[in-house]
Amino acid sequence: MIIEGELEPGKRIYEGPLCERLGVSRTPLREALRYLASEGLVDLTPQRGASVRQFSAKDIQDMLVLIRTLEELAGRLACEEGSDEEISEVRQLHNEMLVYYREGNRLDYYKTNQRIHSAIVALSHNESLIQVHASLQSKLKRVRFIGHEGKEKWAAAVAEHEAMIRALERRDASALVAALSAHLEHAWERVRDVV
Amino acid sequence: MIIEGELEPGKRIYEGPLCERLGVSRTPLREALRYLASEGLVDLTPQRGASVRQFSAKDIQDMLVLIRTLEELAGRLACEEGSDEEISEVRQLHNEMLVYYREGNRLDYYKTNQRIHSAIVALSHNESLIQVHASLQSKLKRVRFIGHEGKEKWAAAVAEHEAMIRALERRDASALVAALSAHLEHAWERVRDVV
DNA sequence: CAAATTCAAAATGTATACATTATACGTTGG
DNA sequence: CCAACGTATAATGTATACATTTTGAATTTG
Repeated sequence: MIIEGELEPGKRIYEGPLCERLGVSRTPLREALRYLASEGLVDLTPQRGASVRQFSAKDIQDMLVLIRTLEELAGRLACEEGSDEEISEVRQLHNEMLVYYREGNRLDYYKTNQRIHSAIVALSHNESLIQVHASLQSKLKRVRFIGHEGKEKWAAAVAEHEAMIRALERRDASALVAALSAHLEHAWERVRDVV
Repeated sequence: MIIEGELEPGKRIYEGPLCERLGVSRTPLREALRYLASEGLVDLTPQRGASVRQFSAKDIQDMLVLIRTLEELAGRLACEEGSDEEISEVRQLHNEMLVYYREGNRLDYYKTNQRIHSAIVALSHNESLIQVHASLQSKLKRVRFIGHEGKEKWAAAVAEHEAMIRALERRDASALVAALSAHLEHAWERVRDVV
């Protein structure tokens, strides 16, 4: 609900109404809120309860800087650790994404895009890295989903992805890192205006 | 209690006894457990409750690889973003640590050591980076605390720290990154045997 | 004798009740 | 008329009670 914008950033999360909405009692809801607080999606203030975490432009930029570094590391590891089979699965996701691109299906394109990045990170076989990346990605989901790209930027993003996949298939770590790095550099330009 | 080893890795965490021990009811304890689960310190299995997360040697190594990359990023940012005052505070912590080293006070040495690394990361002024680093560091606390170094390795670690601080004071990013990187490379050698 | 089964004890998952604290509105005093 | 206060309402924080599931051991069965 936070990611999809149903709960607005900065707004308080009242337990009572949300319990009714979800059909559960306060106990499991509160446990979930504590979990989300640790994930960084909600703020907890003593005696005032939970509110939807609000990210400033600097927060977003900082997260993108961090996720870029994480994906660079993941890219290097992926070239070493990823199996041929795993790499071909990434290629398959990429082909799937191209279909959505040609159809102009932005939602499924976006979802597949995220899955590709997660899949590349998964190739690192570094569980901590995978977890931290997933946590960051979920926080960025909302803003990146809102950030709508123009036609030419979209085409550029697809080209960057193509370069990524090819570098991965050649297991060319420096090319992959460069492609990932450029891609996430541009990600900031794409969301800069909406935050 | 997890970090200090009072709760053994892999062992289940029974709510009842722990509630008595802490003097609280199950509700707030369970909320805390959900929080710790998100932090990665405990595992939650449906219908079986919580258990202390157990890290394999590969888990530890992967975390050290990740924390090394994070500190490298932090080091670069620290040289750009850190104020002179903040840097001098790090120097002060370093001097404090040297006293503990000369006294042979391992516990306080170790604590100050951690504070220095956190302080350098804080100089990045990147809140996400600070949080992720802190979370990882807390998971590694237990193993790194157990990892007891020999006299010569200890001396080497102190020398590495000295290099770090000097590079930071010169705002020499590449020197700082190299020093941090070497330091964390050796960290694995120091804990390798105990995991 | 081993394996499967049954049943009681105890654990987790959820709901509800109560205490405490914050909040908002109406009232009173300057 | 505005500000400050007090009270009522509603929120959060915690404890407890109840339902369901797991667990372990004794018993039964092949």
